[in-house]
Amino acid sequence: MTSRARAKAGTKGVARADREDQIVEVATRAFGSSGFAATSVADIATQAGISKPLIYNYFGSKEGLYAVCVQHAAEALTAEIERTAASGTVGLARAVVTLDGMFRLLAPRPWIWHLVFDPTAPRDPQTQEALAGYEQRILAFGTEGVADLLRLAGNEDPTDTAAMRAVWENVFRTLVNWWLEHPEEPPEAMTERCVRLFSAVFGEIHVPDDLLAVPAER
Amino acid sequence: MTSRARAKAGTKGVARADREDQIVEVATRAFGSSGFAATSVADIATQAGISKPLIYNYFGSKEGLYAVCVQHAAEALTAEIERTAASGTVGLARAVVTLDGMFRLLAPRPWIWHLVFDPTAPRDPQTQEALAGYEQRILAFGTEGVADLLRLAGNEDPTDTAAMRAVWENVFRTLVNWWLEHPEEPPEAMTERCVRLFSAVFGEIHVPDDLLAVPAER
DNA sequence: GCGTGGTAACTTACTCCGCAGTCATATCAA
DNA sequence: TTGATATGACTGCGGAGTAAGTTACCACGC
Repeated sequence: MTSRARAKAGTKGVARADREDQIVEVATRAFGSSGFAATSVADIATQAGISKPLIYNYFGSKEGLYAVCVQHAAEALTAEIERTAASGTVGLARAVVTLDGMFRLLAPRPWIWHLVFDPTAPRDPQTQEALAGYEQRILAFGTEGVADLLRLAGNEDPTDTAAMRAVWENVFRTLVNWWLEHPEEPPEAMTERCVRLFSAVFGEIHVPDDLLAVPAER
Repeated sequence: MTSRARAKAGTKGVARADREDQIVEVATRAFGSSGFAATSVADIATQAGISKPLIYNYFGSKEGLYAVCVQHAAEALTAEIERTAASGTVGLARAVVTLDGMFRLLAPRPWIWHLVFDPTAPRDPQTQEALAGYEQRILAFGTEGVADLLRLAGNEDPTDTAAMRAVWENVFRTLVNWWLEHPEEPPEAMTERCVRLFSAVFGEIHVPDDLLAVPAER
């Protein structure tokens, strides 16, 4: 399977790196589905078929484990945003392309989304650091478009721009959340829905088909 | 002060009804500021200057107390929505009037907002029931406008409408949340900001001044 | 006026439980 | 023997909930 061909000699069971991967996978699912606060380390151990102390051996604390999970998840999301950003589209078309990428990325493991936005997550520096890259990236991503929109309307107020950015970010999140709550909807259908909704508000938009079907890496 | 003039004879301290009001007020603030999960009954008791068992005598459980708090908060919000709904405006003007009413209502006690939308709230039927009225009301309030907007764009798809409604609801919530995170902003200024933001997206809108200055009851 | 019983208001000092975190120990490959 | 993987059985703590008692006030009979 994924075993790292005897990474370290002298072992009984599974090599540490493999075990860590397995624990992170199980924990990510648990944290993402139930939230940090409502998930116990014992639960995760049971679901992974191992014992609690092993988790503490490898990750130090519940927060440490969570930080690693968030790190992985945030990296996946950030990579996806970078990827679609490279397509060179701007404005609403870019938003649609980004959403489309998100839907495809999240389809096989939807829980990582709620992991990153868990309101019960600890506020220790470890976790914050793991999130920093993603936050910064998604922030920059939205800011330009919003500023353009307001400038077009003759509004250059920086506070207005900040508020509008918050609104836009939550529109993005709401569309993803709505989709996650409707598991029967395939990613492509949701992307088309987003195009229709944006069109209703902002007028007809066009997104080149070839930007949407790009298979997500990994 | 507010004492109910010896409601029941043969008592020592504060009359039950008064004490209940006091506890609910303290608890609402605590739950709203820190969230349900992070607030302990002992904390509330200490802040209210009483002992824990008294709370259990009067409210039965932590959930019971929370349900009463939510009930009160949801009633206040619902009443405010009903009030502005009665102004007879439609579309974006109505949205602005409703937001304006919210800002004024929340200014003196901003914590009740997060109480109603607490993600760590228990999911027992008691609490759900307390929220039902508000949910239904705010739902109905948004649906019409959203459906109108989509119909204008030639879109009658009911699922599109549902998704758009979710988006709109979150725009509303985001504007309130953004304002709550900027306590220096007076309600009137935030209302004007909302008008500017809506105008930038949907074109110029006009809201009659006399609908905004209406003092909130109570 | 003055016991005396009834009852509401209120508290101290617990129990119980779940969960984060730890220690001592077992097993096995090199 | 060493060192890595792994665990059973613990401790400690914080918070929900409770049992049992105490205090003050009132209504009543005398």
